[in-house]
Amino acid sequence: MYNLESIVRRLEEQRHRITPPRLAVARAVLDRSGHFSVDDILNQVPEVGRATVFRTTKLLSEMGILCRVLLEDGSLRYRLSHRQDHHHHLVCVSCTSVQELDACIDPEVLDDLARSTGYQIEGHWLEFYGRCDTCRSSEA
Amino acid sequence: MYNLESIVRRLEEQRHRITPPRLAVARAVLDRSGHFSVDDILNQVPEVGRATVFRTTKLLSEMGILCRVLLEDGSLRYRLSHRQDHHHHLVCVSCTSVQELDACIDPEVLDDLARSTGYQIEGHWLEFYGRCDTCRSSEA
DNA sequence: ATACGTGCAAAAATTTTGCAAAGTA
DNA sequence: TACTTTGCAAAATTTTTGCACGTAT
Repeated sequence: MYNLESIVRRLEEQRHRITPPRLAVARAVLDRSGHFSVDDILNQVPEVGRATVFRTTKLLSEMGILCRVLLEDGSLRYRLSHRQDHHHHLVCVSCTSVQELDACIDPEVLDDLARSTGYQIEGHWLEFYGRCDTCRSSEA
Repeated sequence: MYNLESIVRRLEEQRHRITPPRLAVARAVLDRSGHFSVDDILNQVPEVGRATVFRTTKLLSEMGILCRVLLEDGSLRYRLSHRQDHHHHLVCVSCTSVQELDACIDPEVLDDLARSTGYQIEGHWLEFYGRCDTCRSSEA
């Protein structure tokens, strides 16, 4: 689980400067439990310039602190990531909460796919959509 | 496999008018074997207005003649779809060719996911990326 | 001094909207 | 006549770029 100190540590480790705009963006993303757009952050830190927010979210994303979440309509969001390795998401379509998943495509399925298509498989996108327990209960 | 006549037939069936701009866009998408952006079509049919190309691709997409393809970087493209039901894609990252796949997420995996997360699973995105046989050969 | 990081404003890229004109049932 | 479709231009959205000015090393 990230907190401000651990993000600062990661920035230092990777020789990136600790600056007020970066701290402000870091605080803003830590505030959020689900996914968000750059615009959400822009509104949350109006004291930071537009370009800087874009640059900082991109930086945090490249560092693996943020990851991209694909929504059902095809739009991309960011999310604070608690794991750096390859993983998938289960996104609640009602609130914005996201679960990071261990499950991945079965390697055997990938082999079959390669065999049957002649493609060399190099990657995939996989995201699940649903309704979380809390949202289901509150709608009942 | 679509051709111009079958698209025209579908338009008629659904009470949409057959107009020169729609025919032009239909011809343009039939020309393409892989995925494309609206901008690609815009360039291909400069005689058709910008808004009309957007409206027409959206219409063809809603009719199931085009489907959306998600690229590895998260951008969305269109593609002439040969099947109307739920399916996934295998996209060549080198050329733009796309295979439509029969394979889908194992229902048992969905059940497990629902059980372990408490989510009611309602949908998913799944796209594969790789290098097609032709591109692999030509790069060797 | 040299690198890096920032804000600002402008530019670019992409998609939508309003509307008057033209076409079709 | 009433409804659909179009083109155009303007607007809106979202992201990138250039650059002068600071700030840290």
